Amino acid sequence: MLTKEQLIEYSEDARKNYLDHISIDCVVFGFHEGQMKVLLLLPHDENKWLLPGGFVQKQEPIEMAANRILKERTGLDKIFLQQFHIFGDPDRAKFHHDLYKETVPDEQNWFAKRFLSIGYYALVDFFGVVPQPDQFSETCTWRDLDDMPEFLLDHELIFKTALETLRVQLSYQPIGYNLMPREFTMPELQKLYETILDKKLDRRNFQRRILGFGILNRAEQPRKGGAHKAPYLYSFDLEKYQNALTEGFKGGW
Amino acid sequence: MLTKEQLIEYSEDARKNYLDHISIDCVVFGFHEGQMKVLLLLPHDENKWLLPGGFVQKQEPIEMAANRILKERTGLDKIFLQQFHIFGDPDRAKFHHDLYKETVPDEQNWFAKRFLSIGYYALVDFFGVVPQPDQFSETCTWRDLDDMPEFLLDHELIFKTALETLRVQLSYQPIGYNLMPREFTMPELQKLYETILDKKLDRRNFQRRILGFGILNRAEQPRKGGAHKAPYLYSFDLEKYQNALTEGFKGGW
DNA sequence: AACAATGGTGTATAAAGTACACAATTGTAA
DNA sequence: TTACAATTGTGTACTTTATACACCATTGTT
Repeated sequence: MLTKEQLIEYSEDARKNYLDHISIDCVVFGFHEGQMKVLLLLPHDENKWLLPGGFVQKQEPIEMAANRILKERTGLDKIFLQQFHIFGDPDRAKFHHDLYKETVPDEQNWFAKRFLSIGYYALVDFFGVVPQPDQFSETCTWRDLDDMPEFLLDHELIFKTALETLRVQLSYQPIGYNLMPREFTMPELQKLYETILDKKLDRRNFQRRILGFGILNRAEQPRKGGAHKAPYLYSFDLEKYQNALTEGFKGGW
Repeated sequence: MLTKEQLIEYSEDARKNYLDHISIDCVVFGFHEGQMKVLLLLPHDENKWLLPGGFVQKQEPIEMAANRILKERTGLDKIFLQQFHIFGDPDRAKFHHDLYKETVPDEQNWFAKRFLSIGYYALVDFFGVVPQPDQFSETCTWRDLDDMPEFLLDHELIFKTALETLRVQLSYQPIGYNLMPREFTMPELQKLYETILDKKLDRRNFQRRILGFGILNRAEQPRKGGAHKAPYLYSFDLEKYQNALTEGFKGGW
């Protein structure tokens, strides 16, 4: 919890630098050990969580603001970002409004007002991320998609909307370049799809379909060393991948 | 063009009532005589056009704001509205900023600042609309989709993004209930799809596919009176239609 | 050497999408 | 009244895509 003085100082700065009434919240997806992960923050003295977020500087494009915010939380630059919704319920920030109302008058509390939050989701390389809490938070860490904690504010709604959007996007655009390591096996990629869609896919049909998109290159040598039969390694053909992003696929899983 | 006094008065009111930095712009689609139409405003003393838009009241949910704005321009209530993007380029409002800068100082001009605009698109019954210009506009009128005029600000981008979104939506959701009259013929509905997608569809395959969705009821009696063979009349089965909206279709056209 | 676990590949069937042709109705022009 | 053009209704063959399913190959373990 911030002291009264810290909050007032932050509020003064914010008023100078940021657009009023606008915030950004990001749902950052990563993939590791066959598990979909989401980057979350645990505020000081709280047991409910928040999505990484921030505000838009007065002369900053919103996409750039989202990038800046995520760079602060992850260390990553040039993140794959997708704006997906704006959340504008007047009561959505009730938590922040109530939190300090005894100690700091509303006029001096940047958080004690209505914010519209622009939702972005991001797909990032799990290993590239160095989670970094902000000044309001105790920890910043990955949480498993199938073991999400309770959220503050309306961040559960934002998270769920992002996941739905990602699922829809999966049906008409390729996904994976930002989430998989450079080289990966077909079963590993399939696991990603199964995790996002939360259902089993047929191994053989999955392979045929994915390869049919023509966005993968197969390495000469299979992966060695593991137990069992050595699987082939694949990597994304970036040019064709980008093209498929623009053109879009057809059909759904 | 407003007088200096009018602008200053409007600005004072706006500052009191509306959220800073937030605007809403709407792309209103209608369908009439086989033509897709978009509702546009021509500002006073201008030859370029604007989308109907407005601002969000301090304690108003944004969806309600969009409804209120469209009710003022169309007379319609309970419009089918879909939020599709937020436009946040810092320079997007340069036109409004420059327009009055000689006569009214920026601090007193509500428009002379940065706005983020929330884009909504609407599908409405052409005959239900009574276009009503706002105080800044000379006229409010339908324009043909294939004969769009030049736009002010970034409204061409907003319009084009809306159209793209509508096309994508067409592939996985039913469209038409809000745009067609209660009863219509299959060729009429096909024309709507062809207009939105801007391509010809096969008459027989279209019919099979649409009927396959199971969201249409066929009337007992064909339409009489016209030249040529009397076509059957169809209407949407509202329950199944709503269901399809929630569930979504598969595949693309 | 047999086995369990994993990965690669092919084939048969069902469903969906596409291309295409002919018959029926109605007003109009000869 | 009759031939014709325009429009609508319907069916069928073919192609592509999706789905279900089985067998073999490789590798470490027992």
